[in-house]
Amino acid sequence: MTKAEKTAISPTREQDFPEWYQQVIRAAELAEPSDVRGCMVIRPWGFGIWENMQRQLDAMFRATGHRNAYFPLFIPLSYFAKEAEHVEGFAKECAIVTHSRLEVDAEGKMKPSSPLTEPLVVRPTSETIIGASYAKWVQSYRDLPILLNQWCNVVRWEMRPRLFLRTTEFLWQEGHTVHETEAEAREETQRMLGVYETFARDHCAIPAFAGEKSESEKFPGAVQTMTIEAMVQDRKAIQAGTSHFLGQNFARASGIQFQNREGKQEFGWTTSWGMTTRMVGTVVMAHADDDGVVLPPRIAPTQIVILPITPKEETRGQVLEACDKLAAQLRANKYANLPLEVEIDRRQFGGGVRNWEWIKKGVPIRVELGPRDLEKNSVELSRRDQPVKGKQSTVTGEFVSRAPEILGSIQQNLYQRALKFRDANTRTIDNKEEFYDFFTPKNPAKPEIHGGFALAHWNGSREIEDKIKNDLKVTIRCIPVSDSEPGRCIFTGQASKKRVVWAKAY
RNA sequence: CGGGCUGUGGCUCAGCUUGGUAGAGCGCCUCGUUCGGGACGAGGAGGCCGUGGGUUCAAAUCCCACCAGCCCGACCA
Repeated sequence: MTKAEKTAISPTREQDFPEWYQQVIRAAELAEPSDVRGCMVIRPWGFGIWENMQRQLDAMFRATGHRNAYFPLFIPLSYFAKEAEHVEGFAKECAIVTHSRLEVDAEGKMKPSSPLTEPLVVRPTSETIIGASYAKWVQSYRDLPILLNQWCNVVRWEMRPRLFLRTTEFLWQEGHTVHETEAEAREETQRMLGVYETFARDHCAIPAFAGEKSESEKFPGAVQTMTIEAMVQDRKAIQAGTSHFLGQNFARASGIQFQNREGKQEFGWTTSWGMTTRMVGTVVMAHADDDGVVLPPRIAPTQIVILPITPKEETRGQVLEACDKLAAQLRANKYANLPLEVEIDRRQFGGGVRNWEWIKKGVPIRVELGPRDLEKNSVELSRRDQPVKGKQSTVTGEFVSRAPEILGSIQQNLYQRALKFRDANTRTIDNKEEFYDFFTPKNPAKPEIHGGFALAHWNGSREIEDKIKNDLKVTIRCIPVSDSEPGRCIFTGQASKKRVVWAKAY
């Protein structure tokens, strides 16, 4: 660049949010579109974030009694077809394997051959194939509960892919459990919802509304779907994790039956719950600014980057040595019970190019260490949650001992900022006109960032949901778990048990 | 999957109307001066113009088909 730009990312969030999002992902080298339609390449920095999420969530699953296992990628069509509502929900987005060989034809082109007797569906989710195993494993109430999770990829043939938010293939975890009683299964559903809410809040610094999906938004085949809904910076909602109470629907379809304490045959009560790589996109949209990604320290692949400043050849050795020493001291420290993730960037670039790369990547703390600092025994410290030009001279020893505390403060600050943003854009609405006004952009041709979450009463009917979706593209994101007083539906005047969360959504 | 727009070095795009053998800026490489907030100079590499067919002496440019991407709908974690 010949001229310094005002912001590292253009357009800005205000100018064009969807385009800004794409540019941030690219500038930070999180991921890029691949040659395969709808599929993305997750680059090391993006995958590092996912690996941290994975490791931390996995520990939470273990702590709640779950173990990991792995089930096949391919699901026989007949398995998949066992649960009618389930099939209907996924039918339109399945990839199906129909052949087992490639042959070269007369023109030299590759063609599939050897048709399979039974086509295989590439898993869009694994209820049915896991159910088949569970049916074999469960005979007595003594075999229950089964509490398993798998980390894997799934395929849903989506029509409009967006990096991380909606891709044809994505990575996730899916937990699948079987219980002896309805109460236990319902309890499990709530427990895992709680895990997701905690994870989003404490690890990703994202406040979320936890609640129940309406009938029209729930998982195909579920009795009840619970969700956590986060707000991102264009004030839209995004589903960041789900937990389903499946009743006996899938147990009946898969034949998961056991002899209960009374000696009678009974179907198991199952749950399933998942969180996906979409969370990486959610973190970007929730925290990133016009200079790039801003990462919560707990999920940052690198928490502190050390930038050696080596203007003169004669001091370079000394500076690098000091950087190594600093890195070693920092790594001996812990934040959130894990050693600090520290990296030294030794590349010799002119100007601030190197610095800006790390700003765009969102590393929480940048530390410059040069000859002048060496003399003063200090470092220049920059926090990504503060304006990018800010720099603070700190005595090295003090920085080393305070680093975990600073990371904690950044983590907290990001959460508080996100919470404040969400609360500022969440409105309690008690009449239809205000509701319509809230969700109508001033410039329909190129809608500005508008709306947010509306907490409003609703009569519980599908008709109203459909009408609002049709009129405003607004849907019920969830029926919150938290209490609220009864009232009157703002669209019909009919009785309403509690306020529900309305928003435009990803 | 329906409607609209777009495919030209890594990125953003000009050239296409009026066919004549490919350009700019940024990025990249080399050398030098620089380096504590997106540096400067000089030199250099890199494109069968999305794919396939057609028209023509000649196609990035005209015609047809297909593929991909973006936006708007429907669908979704």
